[in-house]
Amino acid sequence: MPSPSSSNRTSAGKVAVAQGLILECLCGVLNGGERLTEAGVSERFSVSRTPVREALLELTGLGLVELRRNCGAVVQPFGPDQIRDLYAVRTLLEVEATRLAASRMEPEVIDDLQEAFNRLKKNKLPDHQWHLDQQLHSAIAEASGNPRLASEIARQATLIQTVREAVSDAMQGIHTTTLNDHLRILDRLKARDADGAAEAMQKHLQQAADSAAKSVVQLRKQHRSDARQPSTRL
Amino acid sequence: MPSPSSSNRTSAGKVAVAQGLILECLCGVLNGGERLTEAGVSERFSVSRTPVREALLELTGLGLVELRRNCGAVVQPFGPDQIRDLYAVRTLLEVEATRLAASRMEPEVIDDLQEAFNRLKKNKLPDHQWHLDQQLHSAIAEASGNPRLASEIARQATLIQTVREAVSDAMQGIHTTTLNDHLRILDRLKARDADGAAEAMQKHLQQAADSAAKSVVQLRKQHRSDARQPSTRL
DNA sequence: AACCTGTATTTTGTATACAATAATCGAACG
DNA sequence: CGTTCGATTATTGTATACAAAATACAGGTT
Repeated sequence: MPSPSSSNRTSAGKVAVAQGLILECLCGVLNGGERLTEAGVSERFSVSRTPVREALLELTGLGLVELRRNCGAVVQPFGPDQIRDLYAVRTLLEVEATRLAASRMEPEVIDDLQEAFNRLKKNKLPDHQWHLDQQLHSAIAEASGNPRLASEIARQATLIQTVREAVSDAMQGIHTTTLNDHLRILDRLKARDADGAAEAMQKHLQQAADSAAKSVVQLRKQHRSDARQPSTRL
Repeated sequence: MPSPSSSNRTSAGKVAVAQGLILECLCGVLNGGERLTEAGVSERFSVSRTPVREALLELTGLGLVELRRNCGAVVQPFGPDQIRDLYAVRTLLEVEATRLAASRMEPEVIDDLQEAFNRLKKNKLPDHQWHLDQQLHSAIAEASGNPRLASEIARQATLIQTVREAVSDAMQGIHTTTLNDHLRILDRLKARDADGAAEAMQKHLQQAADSAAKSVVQLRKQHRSDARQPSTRL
């Protein structure tokens, strides 16, 4: 059964460079407008230029750097404001997907998710929570009936997930609130209430955006204090 | 004056491979589900594997292929239906951008565009038409105040532009209609009428989607007939 | 003194060689 | 005869070497 779908090995190479650079953008190590040379990145991460190039291409796709032919790559700013912008786009896409999914989503899928969330409500496992969150959003995107819309949502989610992993420590407080959000979305979907589901999704993502933006602020503060005390080691 | 912004040299290398593959996807030479090996593409385009890899990464970012670690790249279907899906996403993004731009766009920018379109109305130059079209959409995206939204719109536009270049012959009929669309959008923007501008943009893109989808159908038909008569040469 | 031009250096783009990983096929065993 | 384990093969991932392009600088000319 060849379905490895999401095999996020953080071993080394292209993906490590990409995640590292994303992290540096988030922490403020790389400020907007700065220019990256392939050789420089290559040396800092102790890999050859080939994976660096591919990582840079990936970051270009994610909108974190802009590379010009034969000129190099300039990093785009990526702080709390940009997180909000990112969530604004994500909200736009996911709200529409939710609206479309309301009339197309299979009842069984809804039931399965509801059951999973209810089961989670009893024995709280914050790790599975995040996984289920992704499953829900992914299922809604698929049920939109527009594969490209789903694909674009997945793209945004990829970036957001990387961000989330980076600030996982700081994002503990929001879990309980999002659980209720998810249940409400599922409830409205089950009722085939497109507007209600869309509104629920909208509010859910608005909260998520706030939380993520604050987390990034905290992450940057934390990183700056780490920089002053090199004893903590990076 | 170092501002080459859009230098679409079709010389050779990465960009040529990418455009070639996009064209093959459009024409139906590469059907969805098919698998591409780097070596195969490399040989067909007479380049090494390095630019092929980068082209494949770019196509991944555009959602035309999906590549799995150590497995190869499977091409996603890209026919008229997918064009419609693509335009649905684009519409979503641009309508929102238009709504946001209605209250933020600089009056001077609007006036300049209006003047340009009116000047175009007299002496019709279908080539400049397309350029102005892009300028308008780009200006609206910028005026949205959300750089990431603008960036995502630009991403969609990139793909659409490539498509448009491929089917440039078949897309002659729509120019006159879009001109009026653009003038109406600008009119509503000047009046700070967010809903009106958004609606105008929506209708405009709906027509564009229809036109593009039909063009792709025509392109595929044309390509099939070319294949039957190899005398025409590819 | 300002500007243009030619050269030198830096940086990206491409090609090739090698290593690692996954798919495939075959043989041995239950 | 079916299944599972292992070797082979093909394909991707990485490293290095080379070529092309662009920028920066210096020198000369107007």
